[in-house]
Amino acid sequence: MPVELRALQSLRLWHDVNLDLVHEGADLSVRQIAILLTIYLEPPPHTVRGLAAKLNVTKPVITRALDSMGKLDLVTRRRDTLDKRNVIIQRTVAGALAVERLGDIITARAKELPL
Amino acid sequence: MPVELRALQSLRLWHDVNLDLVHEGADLSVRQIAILLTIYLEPPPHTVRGLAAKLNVTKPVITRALDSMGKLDLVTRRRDTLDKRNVIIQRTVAGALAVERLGDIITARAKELPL
DNA sequence: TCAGAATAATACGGCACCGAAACGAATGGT
DNA sequence: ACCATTCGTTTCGGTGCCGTATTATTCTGA
Repeated sequence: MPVELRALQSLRLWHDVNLDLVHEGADLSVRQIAILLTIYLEPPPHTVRGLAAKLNVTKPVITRALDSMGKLDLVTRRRDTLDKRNVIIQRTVAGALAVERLGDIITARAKELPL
Repeated sequence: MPVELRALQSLRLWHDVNLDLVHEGADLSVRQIAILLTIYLEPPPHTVRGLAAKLNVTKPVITRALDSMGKLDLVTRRRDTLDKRNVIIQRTVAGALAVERLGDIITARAKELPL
């Protein structure tokens, strides 16, 4: 099952999924989505500093994104016990479900693509 | 060339492309991207009212998105000559290039996906 | 013709985010 | 024991988007 997406199919897929996201009022910014998926796809541990470097944004951006996503219970923070300056970002059940749901949306839209 | 994206591949693709978008500072919101792609993928003509209905958002959202995207020269507005209440949203060269570029990013990232 | 509907734009108050700078806590080197 | 460094957070001023309500313009139908 090779992944063969041509440009027009790619755009159609991007359009359809974004439309779905807008429809269900999932108002996460592009940055927040990038952060969320990094946390759930890349191997832990994740720190503020590491995420900032990975996304090439400033640390306050990460802190604020974690604040807002934390309110939505999509991620949690914990102090690193070995180096108490560090904060370890952890996954949550609700976050895992949300990510899984996004995967389902994309997969479903990809299936519907015209060949 | 069937499109077969499984959930994990979908998420990886979404993550990678969003990361690219963040990296190059293309700070369009999810709504704006949905609007832009609708304009460039769906058959014209496009009106404020039509886009608002399609995205299920209020009309001021469309007006403001057109304002900001107009500043970036991604779209243009023109009064409908037949019914002067209407505004026709038109594509621009810069907008077409931006959309094309997005398609390339997605396609490239899809190619890199682990099987 | 003219009252009402339809369309897009604007006004308003509120909220969230941004970048830069400053800050407090914790660490590590000497 | 110090002091520079690291790390995450907070503060500051500014910007942009949101939803609701209102406006100006244009069309339509009786």
